[in-house]
Amino acid sequence: MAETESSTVIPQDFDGLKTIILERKAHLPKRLRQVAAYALDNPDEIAFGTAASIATSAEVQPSTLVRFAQHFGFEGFSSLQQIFRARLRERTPGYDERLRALSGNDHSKLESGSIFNGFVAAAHRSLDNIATSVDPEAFERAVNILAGAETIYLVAKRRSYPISGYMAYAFGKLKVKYQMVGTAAGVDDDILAMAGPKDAAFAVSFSPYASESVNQAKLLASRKVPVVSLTDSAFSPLAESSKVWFELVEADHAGFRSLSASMAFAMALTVAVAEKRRRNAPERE
Amino acid sequence: MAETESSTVIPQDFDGLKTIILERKAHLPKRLRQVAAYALDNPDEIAFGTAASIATSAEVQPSTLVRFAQHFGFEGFSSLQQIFRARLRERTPGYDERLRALSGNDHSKLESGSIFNGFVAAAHRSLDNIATSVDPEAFERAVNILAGAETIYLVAKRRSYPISGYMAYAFGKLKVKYQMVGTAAGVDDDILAMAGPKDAAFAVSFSPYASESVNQAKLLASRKVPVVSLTDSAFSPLAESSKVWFELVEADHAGFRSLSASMAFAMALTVAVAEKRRRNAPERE
DNA sequence: CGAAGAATAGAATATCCATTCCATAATTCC
DNA sequence: GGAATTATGGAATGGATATTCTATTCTTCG
Repeated sequence: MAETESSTVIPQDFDGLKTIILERKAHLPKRLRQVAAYALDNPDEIAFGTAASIATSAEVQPSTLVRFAQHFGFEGFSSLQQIFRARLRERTPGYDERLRALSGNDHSKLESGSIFNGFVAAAHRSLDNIATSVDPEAFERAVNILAGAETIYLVAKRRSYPISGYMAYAFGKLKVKYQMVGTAAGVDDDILAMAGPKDAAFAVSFSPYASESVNQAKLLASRKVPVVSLTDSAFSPLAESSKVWFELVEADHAGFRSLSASMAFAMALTVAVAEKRRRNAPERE
Repeated sequence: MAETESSTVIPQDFDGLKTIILERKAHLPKRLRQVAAYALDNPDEIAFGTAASIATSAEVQPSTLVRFAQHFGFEGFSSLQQIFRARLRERTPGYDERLRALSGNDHSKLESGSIFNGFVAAAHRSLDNIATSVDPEAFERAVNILAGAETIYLVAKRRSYPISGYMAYAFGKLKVKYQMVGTAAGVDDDILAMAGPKDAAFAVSFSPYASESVNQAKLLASRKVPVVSLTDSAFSPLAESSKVWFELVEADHAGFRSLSASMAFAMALTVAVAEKRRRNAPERE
């Protein structure tokens, strides 16, 4: 019986697969090497072709394709093919192309066009930033804190409000218990009074910081509620009340800061929390 | 005998197909229109799925897909599918760098990392789309309509709510008179009753369309209030009530659609409207 | 209102597909 | 050099696929 899985894991994306193929290529049997070469040279063919058509074109037997896939830990050829298809789905164009698309469109010719282009470009810049400015381990810690919470309190005002607004919508869909803070004036303190160490909070505030949000975060921290926060400066008053905090500087156009990076961050956090809960929770049925 | 080929030619590429579908959209039978909408909104699904899986997801019978394909002159579903696959094949190369940049960061090593990367990538993709999918002249027209309005009514529910939420914040800062619709239940109709031809409305709704938003847009249109709308399909029920409408398909990760493009669009629209007003208004001091 | 026609749903079918299996060939290792 | 192991080719198979066909429902138009 051949050990297909042995020590290594099954690659989940194209890059991972490519790496492993290149690693093992040297000591691969003849026909399998042939397939390896063909696959890396003609990824599109693998994505769309059938086992029979690919086999013909790569001058091997269909069964060789199956064996190839199994050699790398996949169940069969079909599951290997998924990787190649996902690659096409998620393919992103390069940066210069992106810029060309922007300046090449007709927008620049019209009055409002430069405003439009400006905001799209700002959003792109923000997103480019986010990958380097968010520490993966901090993200992981934040996910753990929120996933372990009974109720998640969402603190945000003004410009940050749409972000927690989205999270509220998504948490609702995902059946995660949450509570918005800052909707109607006055009742906030009553809501916060119910928060305890078993819960957690997520606060968003960018400069100029809404003093209400800062105070509410402080209050929560003093009541031993772990706070995760998203802000735009290391000196943010939110930081001191937070167990984990993220600094996220949005690019701006004409003085209006983008929200794209914060939104992407919020979505990722929301889904990651729900995903973690799903995994931790025992099956119910 | 059905004349499938009749006068028109069979589309050879995706753009041609899209054009023809949009042309005939109006006088297409119910189920076929349903397929048309699904196909243009989820081209990747058509490219990769099987007739059965697509049929399920579009909520039609597999045979409907075949009829749809034949209706546009193709031999069967499979040959139609080729068009959708070619679209992916011919997408400009240069894919490598961006993907490597993302998967090369430390995020990919951690559990939640791929979620994070996924959302950033989806946001990027969305923004890439926006440049080509928004018609500059339509944008200009939309700006004119909204800039000329006395009060701007913002209609949005659920997932779209954060977008109008941001616009409300920004309009407030920019001293543009606006009115949110859809906050508390019940009072909406009273608010809408005040809208007249001198005003304008901006409605946002993505599928599955909130019927409330659709009805409110209809109501506004019937009261001669010009409506500008943002939606994700050429078949959106919002389109018919709108003077100007924009189709904006957001990329998604793990089924959660990005909001980046819509946000960038909303910001651009908001600022462009304010800018136009500033120019038109006579100096006050 | 009622008939003629088109559109649809759903089962039936013939085709094609990935996979498995096994006999044979090629390597490897002693 | 010969036995043990691994790789390969090619046919067999069972499952899934796109497509066709027909009874039924929905439209259209007189």
